[in-house]
This record gives sequence, C-alpha cells and structure tokens, in this order.
Amino acid sequence: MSIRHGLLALLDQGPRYGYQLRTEFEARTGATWPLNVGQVYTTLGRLERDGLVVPDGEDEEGHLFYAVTEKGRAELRDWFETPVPRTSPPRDELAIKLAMAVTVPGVDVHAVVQAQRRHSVKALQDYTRLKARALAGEPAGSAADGRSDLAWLLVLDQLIFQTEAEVRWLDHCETRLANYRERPVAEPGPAATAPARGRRTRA
Amino acid sequence: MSIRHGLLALLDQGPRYGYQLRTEFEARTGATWPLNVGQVYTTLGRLERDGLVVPDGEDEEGHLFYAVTEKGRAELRDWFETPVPRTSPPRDELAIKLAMAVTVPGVDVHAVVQAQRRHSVKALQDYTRLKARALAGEPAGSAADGRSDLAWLLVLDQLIFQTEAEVRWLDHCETRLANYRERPVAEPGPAATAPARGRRTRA
DNA sequence: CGACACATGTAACACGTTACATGATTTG
DNA sequence: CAAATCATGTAACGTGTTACATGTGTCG
Repeated sequence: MSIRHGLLALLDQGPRYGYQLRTEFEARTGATWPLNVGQVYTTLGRLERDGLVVPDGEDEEGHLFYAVTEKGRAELRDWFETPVPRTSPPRDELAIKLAMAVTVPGVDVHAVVQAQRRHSVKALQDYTRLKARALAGEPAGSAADGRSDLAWLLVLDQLIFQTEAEVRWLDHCETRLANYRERPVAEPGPAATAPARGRRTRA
Repeated sequence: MSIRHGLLALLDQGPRYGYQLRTEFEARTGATWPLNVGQVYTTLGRLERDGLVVPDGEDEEGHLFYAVTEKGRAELRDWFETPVPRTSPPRDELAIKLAMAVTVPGVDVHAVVQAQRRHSVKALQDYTRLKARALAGEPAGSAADGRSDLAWLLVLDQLIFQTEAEVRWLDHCETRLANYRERPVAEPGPAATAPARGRRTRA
C-alpha cells in the first residue's frame, strides 16, 4: 500500500499526470526504489476504481491529469495519522532465512551470515557515498527543490540506519552462535518441535 | 518469496505435512508473523507446481506428506548462498510516508514522527518483554527444541535491533527538520521538481 | 453434547511488478 | 536520420492474504 498512498500524497499537492508522478516520486525516494512507469498507471486506475482520485481533464499538450477526491484526502489523513504497524511488521526475508539456517541441519550458518554481511557492508558504503554526494550537491546546484532534497536525505539516512543495524545484528548472531556452540542443548529426538506422532509409513 | 523458501527449508529436514509445517514455522518465528494455515497449502501447491516438492504418501493417520525434490534442494542451496539484496531493498512504507510528509504542504510532520515514535517504542518494549520471557523460559521448561528457541531468539533480536534503529532515525529526522526550519531554502515555484510546462487548462 | 484443536483444502482478491505496444517530441 | 526521452496504457503473472467450507478427534 506504499505506492498507492505515495501517489495519493503527491496528488494532494494538486492535479498531476502519470509520468509526472513518477518523476516526483523518484525525486523523493531517489534511485533506491525505481518506479516502473507502468505501475503508476495501474495504480492510478486502482485509485480511481476506489474513488480516491478522479480524472481531471487534460493539458493543451495532452497530459491527462488526475485529482484527489474528498474520500482520497480522508484516506490520506488517515495514512499520515496511523503509524506503520511495527507490531507484526512485514515478514523480513533475512530474519526468516537465518531462523531456518540455524534450524535446518547441514547449512553453513557462518557462511550465510558472512555472505550477507559482506553484501550489507557494501550496500552501506554505497549509501554513504550517495549521501556525501547529495550533501555536496545540494548547496551548489540544487536543480530540484529543497523539500524533495530533504526527503531524499531522510530516506538515505533511514537506509543507512537500518543497514547499520543489520550488520550489527549479524555480528550479534555470530557471537550468539558461538555461545550456543559452547553450551549445546541435548540432542532432541526427530520432529521434537512437532507433537510426536506414530512413525510415519511411506506410501 | 520468504514463505516459499521457509517451507522449503523445513521440508529439507525430511517430509512434513501442511499443518505440521505451520507449527514448525511459527515455532521459529514466534507469534510475530502468524502464518495462516491456508497459506501453507496454497504455497505447497505452488511449490509442487514448480517441481520443488512432491507429495510423499500419507500417514496411518491420514497426514499428507510432502518431500523436497532435487530441484528444490538446489533452489534452497541457492537461497542460502545468495544474500538478501540490500541494494534496492523492498520499499519501506515508513520511509515513503516521511518522504511524502516532508514534501506535501499541510502535513504536520512532527505529529507524524511522534505518533510513529510512540508506536515503535511501544513495540520495542513488547519485544524486550518477549525476549526476557524467552530467556527465562528456555533453561527451565524447554518444551520446544533448542535450535528453534535459538532461531526465535535471533528473530527477536533482529526486531529489536531494527526497531531501535527506527526510533533513532525518527529522532534524527526531528533534528534534521529543526535544522532545516532554521535555514529554509528559497520558496520554489509550483511544480519545481517537474519540468515547468505551460499553465495547464481545466477541461 | 458442545467447544476446541487438528487437518486439508479452495476461491477470490489485492498489490506489486514486468514486459510489451504505441506514438509524439526532442536532440545529437 | 537515429536514438533517446516523454507519455499513456494493457495484459499477465506471482506472492501474500483472507474468508470460507469441511471433516475428524478429543476433552470437559
């Protein structure tokens, strides 16, 4: 639901047309989350279907504008007021992967962790470089407007904060695993997590 | 693709049936990401469609087992070897929301940030409490096996690390916003981010 | 007996995403 | 002229998710 609401928010500034929305969206989120143009149109269609936007005439150049409706504005207010649920957050693939790697025998957890760590550190460096460039470019050129520069900076910071936390967590996993290996739990029987049933028979 | 691979990983330990997979999945990820049972069956169907698992007979009690195929094992190896892409990470709703809140006029960014902060701190406390309970319960009762306890702990830690980073980022946003308000950029013209076109005409 | 956990499934939908088709306009 | 950008759209797919239907066994 992020793209839906993102586009809706952009439309709240005034009527826009599809291609323009993509441009403005990417100005704020940077190259991190490139937005396929086609998706703008599909999303606009669904927004219209749900009565959150309406077609709003066209340019002398043929640009097809959309405007947000009252219902759309209400939805938007609600979006801004309601926090993103961090209880029951979206499933994180890395967490699931590690949980499985730790559990399933025959997986080299250390290798998995280190491969991910290398990748994440690399990503972190990229972000830091991007940030330096953004900070250097802003006072001088500033072709884009200041508010979207700010947005882009905040998004970058979020990525950095999050990736740093990820790396720290990966290290944390390693130490926890080391501790665990020193004091292993008694080998459980097969299917110990599931209620022990009668031996299964092959068909 | 997380559930797909998660189930595949569980099946790699040996044939399982649907309901059992859900139980084992939740033993590892805890109550954080409750898994609708129906989804296990739909996912199993898709895994079978793609040749990653095959039906593997049934129990004397009628449990319908599935087993991972060689192709499935290959897919699984690949999953463990390949890091979760942290360049071009999944769109984060909170980041998008803040980027929009900062950009769109008439949004009380401070209110948005603080509402989210309260929510996240609350989530953090919940996680911490859960962790304390998990650590206390493990040495004594330990009804579940040690490895899935470990997995659950790691998942919890990840949630904690991530949420902490989120709170810190929110605070960081506030200070950045404060700095920005002190030294605001010159008011840009309308639609400054998009190429300035001729005045649009209403239809 | 009724409630509840166990167990298997299906139908339907939403959203995100990609690939493709098409055309106008601009620019090297 | 050719390539690139601007611009609008559609068809199709995949995963995740929910709601529902159905039946068995168990326990108070």
